[in-house]
Formats: sequence, structure tokens, C-alpha cells
Amino acid sequence: MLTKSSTELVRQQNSVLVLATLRRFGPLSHTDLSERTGLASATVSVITAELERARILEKREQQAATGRGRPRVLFQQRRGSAYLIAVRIASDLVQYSLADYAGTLIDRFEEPRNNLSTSAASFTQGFLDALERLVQRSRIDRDAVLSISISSKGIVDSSARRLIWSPVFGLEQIDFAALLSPAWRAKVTLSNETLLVADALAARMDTGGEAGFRGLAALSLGHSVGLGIARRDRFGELQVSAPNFGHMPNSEDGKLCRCGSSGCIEASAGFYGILRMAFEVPPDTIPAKFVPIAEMDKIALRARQGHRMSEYAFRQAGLALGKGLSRMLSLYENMPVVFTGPGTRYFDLLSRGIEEGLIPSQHVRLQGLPQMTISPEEATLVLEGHLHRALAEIDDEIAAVRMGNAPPAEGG
Amino acid sequence: MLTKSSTELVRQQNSVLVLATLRRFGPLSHTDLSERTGLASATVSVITAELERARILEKREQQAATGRGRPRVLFQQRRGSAYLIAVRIASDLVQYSLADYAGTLIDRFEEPRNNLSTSAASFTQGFLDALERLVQRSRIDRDAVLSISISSKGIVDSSARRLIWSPVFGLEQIDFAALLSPAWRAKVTLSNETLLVADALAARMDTGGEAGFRGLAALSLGHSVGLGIARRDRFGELQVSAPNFGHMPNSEDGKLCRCGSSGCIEASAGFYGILRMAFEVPPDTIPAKFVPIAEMDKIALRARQGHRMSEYAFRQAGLALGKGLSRMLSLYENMPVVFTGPGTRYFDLLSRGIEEGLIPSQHVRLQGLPQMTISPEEATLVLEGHLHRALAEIDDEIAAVRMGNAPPAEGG
DNA sequence: GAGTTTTTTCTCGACAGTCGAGAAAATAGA
DNA sequence: TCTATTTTCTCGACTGTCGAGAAAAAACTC
Repeated sequence: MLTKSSTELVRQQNSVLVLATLRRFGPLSHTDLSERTGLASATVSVITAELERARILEKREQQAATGRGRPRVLFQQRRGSAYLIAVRIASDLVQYSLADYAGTLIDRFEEPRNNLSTSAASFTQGFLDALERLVQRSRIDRDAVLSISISSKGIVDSSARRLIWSPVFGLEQIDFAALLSPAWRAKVTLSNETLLVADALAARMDTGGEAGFRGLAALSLGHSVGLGIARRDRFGELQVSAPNFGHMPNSEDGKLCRCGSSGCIEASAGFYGILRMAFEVPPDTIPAKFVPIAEMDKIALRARQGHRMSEYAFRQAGLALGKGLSRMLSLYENMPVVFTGPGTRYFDLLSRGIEEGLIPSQHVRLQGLPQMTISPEEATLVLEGHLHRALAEIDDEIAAVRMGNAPPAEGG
Repeated sequence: MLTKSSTELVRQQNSVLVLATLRRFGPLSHTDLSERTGLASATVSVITAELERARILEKREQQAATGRGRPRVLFQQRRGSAYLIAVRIASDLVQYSLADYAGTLIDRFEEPRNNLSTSAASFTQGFLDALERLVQRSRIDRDAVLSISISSKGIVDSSARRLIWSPVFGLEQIDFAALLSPAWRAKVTLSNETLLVADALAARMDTGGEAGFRGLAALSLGHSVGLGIARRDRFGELQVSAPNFGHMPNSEDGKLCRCGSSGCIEASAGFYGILRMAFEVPPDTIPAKFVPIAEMDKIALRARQGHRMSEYAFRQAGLALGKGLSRMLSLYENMPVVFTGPGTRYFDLLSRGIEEGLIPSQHVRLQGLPQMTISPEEATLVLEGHLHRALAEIDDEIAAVRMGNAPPAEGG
């Protein structure tokens, strides 16, 4: 511990513990909380009382009596205590969601990104307008929004909350922190999209009772390729990161990538790479900006019917993924891999190449093939990740603020 | 925090803080400690008093008066409080070191690994004997040794303390925990050698006042290739890991590696790989078990004199390293790279290939070339890492044990 | 050499937090 | 209405940190 500890910090940590336990295991009674957290009953009393006074928790309506004895009263997060906004910037649309402190979705809409070459400047205006619309439609006090969680594919500087490189805006950087700080009190977080997928999947595993769960990698297959990794740190907590997998150098095949380099994994395994190979376009051709999924389906159909070059394109894509995975596993440690995104519908065509890429490496020879599964609903997982992380952050903040005085704003 | 906190834990953490501060900044007075740790003077008093009673700390002999006022008395770790043993298993020798709680070396000897094909079974006997000799020569109570820190190249399972694969024993696994638990009370840790190098270098940076130090990678060049990474975690503490870099797949050139796979980085950049290439031996030839450094020097000399194939061999080695580094940096984040080991004497011959390997990647195009330096004294760094980690672990353990009663054994 | 100044260390009471045990509350069944 | 049962609440003990001021120990002053 490089930093000092104090009794006040103890209270803060235990408050977070109570809030997090309540999130994971639904509404709980005083006794449940004491059991699950390991805290003494008296301690739970003090903490819940404080959180109730601050209007963070509330007692649930009386439920059916369970039997003899004094009935349990369940604590739960009070919906109106806080709100959060999740924004998912995809290549063809932007998704805006509003949720309350209990994690239930209140409002949601999408805006198609009308012009694919829209500049960042014109995007930001629409972005600010959309946030405004979100709170006004649900009649929520703007200051009751405590977290704005934004995600995009690409490379983000999460500490500076700036988009460094994205398939959508290229090198045009957007500083979301600066953009939102004048009008919004909320904390702004910027995450890689596949990081959120990994977070959501890991949280599911963790809550779902998977006993020895140590970590996983989420691999998103689509027009671009993204990787998210969730692993337990030395305290047993899940830490999540999004290495730049799609643009990791794969091989010197001269395949031009969207990022301007050549030989990236994406140049072989992204939709545009598969398309290029299937149609025998020279590998240094400038990649297609957007490939409709129908187009990909057509190539896949032909591949399944035995068309050599289409089959080969998918196989090469799989090979690039497999080799990339074997490198990633060498540099981290063995962990299950979950595939997600629209590309999973071609998994039958990719899998042989993936295995071919994995098998020759020393890592796989020692540890065996990683467990590989498919979880196609990427958008759902991204939203789930947004909520999970934003709520955890709000909980932390609530516990950090000295409670007892300023009751947070009341919404709706 | 997934786990509860308590006032006792606060004391424990603050005790560790005091011990760690004392380690980093040498003997310190009461006032220094209070300033450096941020703890109140009264708190420092209680903690140091407790540690003094437990005979962990002692007051230093009076030093030259500094000026007016009551003179400061300096606290320091008491040498005899504990001891540690560091064992470095290299390919040609095993190095045994004994140090005291203050971190000063007491005894040290090396045993040549007489026969390179020695079995693990015969090794363990010599190993146990050597440890015995170490404590007897210095007349130290065996139970005063609180940590035995072992290092080897290769892949270790540090939690299970088993060697999974090493260049020395191959797949013959050695379970050091089981081997030592009957006779020794000490905690046993098993680390990858280059991990310790990274740890030592990072600790130097950290203490040496490098302001914005965020992390580094140590790359060991020799008969085999090893990587250690040190990075700050979210609490600002240095976390260190040793990914399997040497056997990360590099390219499908068919170069046979010592591990049995082909195309590993080591197959190009390890000494045997360079030798094979310089002499134009077919790439699938079984690699030399051991390459004398004189042999390598000869090849380097020829390369510097313009001999094409020797030059090419080093360049190919550099290329494999550079490509590997660009992949590693993609999967982690940008950080300085420090080269160490005997291979650094050929850095002039490697550097061009290294840059060639790095430059084409998207990561380098965005972040620039990583800062690269040389720090050749690998053996020194390994020992430094051993001491640093083992002492930190002993400090943790001391703070965890309820102090005040059982005073630890007195040595020498 | 006695008093003064200065600096450091030590000590005391206040405050914050957790814990165990038992009191109080609230229900179902006798 | 009384009793058994279960849950929640409350009280005093314990552990820990902190700020302020007392005590200690040296150098400086006259």
C-alpha cells in the first residue's frame, strides 16, 4: 500500500461493499447483507441507516410473509437517486440510452449517422442535442445525471477521455471531457466498445456462480476487429482492458488496412479484408468504407457452396485471428475466448483457420486450445457493460462523498 | 472492494506503509516518517513503538548532530529480524545468495551445473544441500529465513510455485513448494528471471525520482529471449509480469525453436538462432544446446567487418525482436524498453532490424518509437529484483502477523 | 553556567469506526 | 392472550487515527 489508510476510508470501502452487494444479489435484507458482506449486523445497521438518510437506499414494499418471526425488510437502490446516460457510437448509428440508479432503462433512441464522412465538429453538435433531448423527454434534472458513459470502437485514451483513433473519425480526436464539462455535472467516461463487452460477459460469469472464473477475452468480429480482456487482479476484482488487437501486425502480406498500415489483423479478418480477398482484388487496394451485411452473407453462402476463393478468404481471416489470439494468449495467459459481433454468423467458415492459427504455438501446445464460445448479441452486451460500469462508478462516488448532508436531486 | 475492511486492517496497511517507506528512503526519523507517509505524528509513534517492541525496527546509533534542537533518532530495519535466500537458476550455473532483513548480502556461492542434461531429480538434491550449506556457513537459524525466492528462465506457475517449462529442465516440472515445505518455514516464491529484472529497473526508476514513471518492459537477450513488464496498477503500485515473449509466434519461416515449435521469436533472436542463420544451417536443424559467448563474439566481429550472412543473421534477429515488440506494445500500451543480458553487446548489429520491425505497425505510427536503452548487467538486476520482492513480501507478512507477542528468531 | 531558543519526540483526550451480545420488535401458531 | 421464533435495533467495549500541547534534548546567549 503506497498510500495511508484511515478509519474514514474503512467506512467508505464498506459502504461500497454494501452497495455493490446489493447490486449483484438484488434486494437484500439486513441479515442477508450481513451474511453476504461478512460485516457485523451492527455495522450493516449503521451503513444502511446512513444510506437511507441520504436517500440512496429505500426499504422495499412489504412482500409475502415467509413464515414465523419478524418479517425481513429488503433494501434496494432508490431509482431516482441518480441517472446515467450511455452513448454507443457505432459506424452507422449512434445509440443514446438513459437509465436510472436501479439500472432500468428509461429511454432510448438511435440516430443514424447520415453521412459516413461527417466531420467530428458536426457530430459533436448532434451529440449535445441528443443528450439534451434525453433528459427533457423524461423530465429529469440534468444534474441528477451522474455518469455519461460513451463507447466507440478504436483506441481511446480513457484517462484523458479522448478518442485517439477510431474507425469512424480516424485521427480526428474528440475531447469529450472538455465538450461536456461546461453544461454537465456528470462524470464522463470513454471506453472501447469491446472492453464493455468483456466487462458484461465477465460480470455475468461472476454473478452466475461460475466458480473458478479467472478471466476471459471478448473478440468482436465485424467490419473491424476488437478485443476486450477481463481478468482478476490480485485482490480478486475484475479489471478490464482493451488492447489494440485489430491493428496488431499479423503478417507481411502487404494487405492494406483501413488505418493506413499494412498487415494488420483487421486487413485480413475485418469484413472489408474478407471481401477484398473473396473478389481477388489486389491486397493493396484501399479498403471499402462500409460493407453491407447482405454482401457478406452472399460471400458466405458461396463459400458454403464450395466456391474456392470465398472459402479461402474466410479461412485466411480465421488464420489471422488464430495467430493473433495465439500471440495474445502468449502475452497474457490462458483464458476462454468469447466471439461476438455480426461476424459470428460466419464462425463455421472461420473456425478452421482459427484453429490452424492457434495450434502451432508453444502456448497452445502447453495449455491446450482455449475454450471458445459464441455470444452474438453485441449491442446488448455493450449496453450491459455501460450500465454495469457506470453504476459501479456512481456507487463509488456516492460512498466517497460524505453522506448525511446534501441529498441528491429528485428525478421524474 | 469486494472484501470488507476493518480498523485492524487499517493498522496493518499503515504498518506496511511505514516499513516500505523505510526501505525506500533509508533510515528515517519520526518526523521524516510522518512527512513521507502522510500519517499523523502520533500514529507514527504508535506504529514504530509496536515494531520496536517486536524487534523489527531499531534506533540507529547517534549520528553527527545536525544543529539546534533535539536530535533526530533514525529508525532502521534490524538486520537479524529475518533472512532471505535467493536462488538464480541459470543455464550453466545456479547462484545461491543469503541476505539479511536490511537487504545486505551475507553469503553467496555458485554451483556450476556440471552436466547440462542433469535430470530434475538429481538437481533437487543438490538444491536442498546448497540451502543447508548457506544457513550453516553463516550460523543462522533455519527458521529465521522467512523467504526463499527462486528464479529461472522459462514459464513458471507462480501461484502454484511450479516450473512449467524451462530451457533448463524442459517439461520436467519441479514443485518447489512441495520440495521445501517439510523442512523450511520460509515462504517460497518462484519467478521468471526477466520479471525480476523488470522489477529491479522499475524500483530504481521509482526511487530515483523519475517523475511520471508509468511502466517499462525489460527484454533479456541471450541464448533465450525473455520479457518482463512492470506497470502501475490503478492504485499507483507497480505490478510486474512476465509474458511468454520468447515463444510468441513470430513468422512462418519454419525456423525450429528449442521448445519444439517453429517460428518462435527465440528461433530467430536467441543465440542459437543467430548462429544457425550465420552459418547458413537449414532452419529446421535442431538448435544448439549451448552457444559459448566467444562464438557469438566471433560472428559479431565478422558481421562488423562486413560479412553478409553474419550481418543478415543479426538483422533477422533484430527484426524478430522488433516485430515482437510492436505486437507487445499493441497489446499493452506504450512504454520504454530496456535491453539486458549478454546479447546487448551486439545491439549495434540488432538495432536496425529492431527499428525495421517496429516502424510499420499502427501503434508506432501513432505513439512513435518507444524509448530504448541498454542495461547489460543482468545478473545484478536479477539479484536486486530478488531482494526487492522478497523483502517487500517479508514486510507484508510481518505487518500481517499480530505483533507484540512472538519476537522473531535471532540470527548470527 | 543558568536561562532561552529551537527542534524533535512523546502523550493525552477527542473522534470515527467495527463488533458481539443482548434488548426490542414483529409475526405465526398454541 | 400467550409463547416461540426470527429479524432488526441498540449499547458498551475495543481498535485505530488525529491534533494539540507537554516533555525532552540539544545549541545558543549573556
